[in-house]
Amino acid sequence: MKKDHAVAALAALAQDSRLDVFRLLVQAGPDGMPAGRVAEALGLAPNTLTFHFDRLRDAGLVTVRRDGRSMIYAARFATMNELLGFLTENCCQGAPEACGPALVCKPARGKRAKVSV
Amino acid sequence: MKKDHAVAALAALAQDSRLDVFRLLVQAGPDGMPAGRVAEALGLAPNTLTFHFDRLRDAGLVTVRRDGRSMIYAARFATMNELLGFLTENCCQGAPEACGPALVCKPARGKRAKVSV
DNA sequence: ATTATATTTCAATAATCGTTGAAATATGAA
DNA sequence: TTCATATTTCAACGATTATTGAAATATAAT
Repeated sequence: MKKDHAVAALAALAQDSRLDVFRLLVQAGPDGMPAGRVAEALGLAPNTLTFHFDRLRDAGLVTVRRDGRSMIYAARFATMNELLGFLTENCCQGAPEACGPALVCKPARGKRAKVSV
Repeated sequence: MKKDHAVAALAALAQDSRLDVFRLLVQAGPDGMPAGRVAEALGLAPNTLTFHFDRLRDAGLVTVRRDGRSMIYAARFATMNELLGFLTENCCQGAPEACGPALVCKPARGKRAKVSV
């Protein structure tokens, strides 16, 4: 994942309503759910919701497909995983164990940086 | 982690310079590095950098301590892990394996939701 | 005490963002 | 075709945000 994409994804998630929407879709799973049910679950106006879906979609965090007159939105788990990986990439100079009791910390890709003594 | 805190942390990371700063600190590890070296590494004006550090600090993503006339900033790995956990919490109705080939997906805490057939 | 270094504070400005309301589009039902 | 449902588009407004420049503070060196 490139940095620009990561910033876009983080910006998409960094908003009250959108974080709610995304987490709801994460919990809904790969089949997603119709826009209307999201609006109802979160108490959002339909046009406001469209605005937020657009941001999430531009960031590659959700997909849409049409089903009848409903639009079904679903979380893109692959993008989320890339984002999490990007944040923890090459942590602690490639030595995750040096990051303390941190649970998620992705080592460097390919080369592993030297650990200073 | 509460939702407000998650939004704050995501907003703190959702900016070009700040994402650079945070990742640099993640890579630097628990000992952190002085503000001056961050400024130099990323080509940021010192006052701009202070502004960004404040945001990261308010979000609990970094800590500061003084060493002589330098301020040493370090990533807070615990907060980052809480954030990652928050995003993936209760994914796919508590059945992470249903999320497809997703690598990071945290099951529900306590109760596990029923999986519809 | 004076000077240099490291960083922060403050005010101002330009740019971006979220919500709203009204109207448009697309699909399905009668 | 006409009506109802589901969602999107567009323009406008107020609020928030990032960057800048100049000045202030804190520590260290002479």
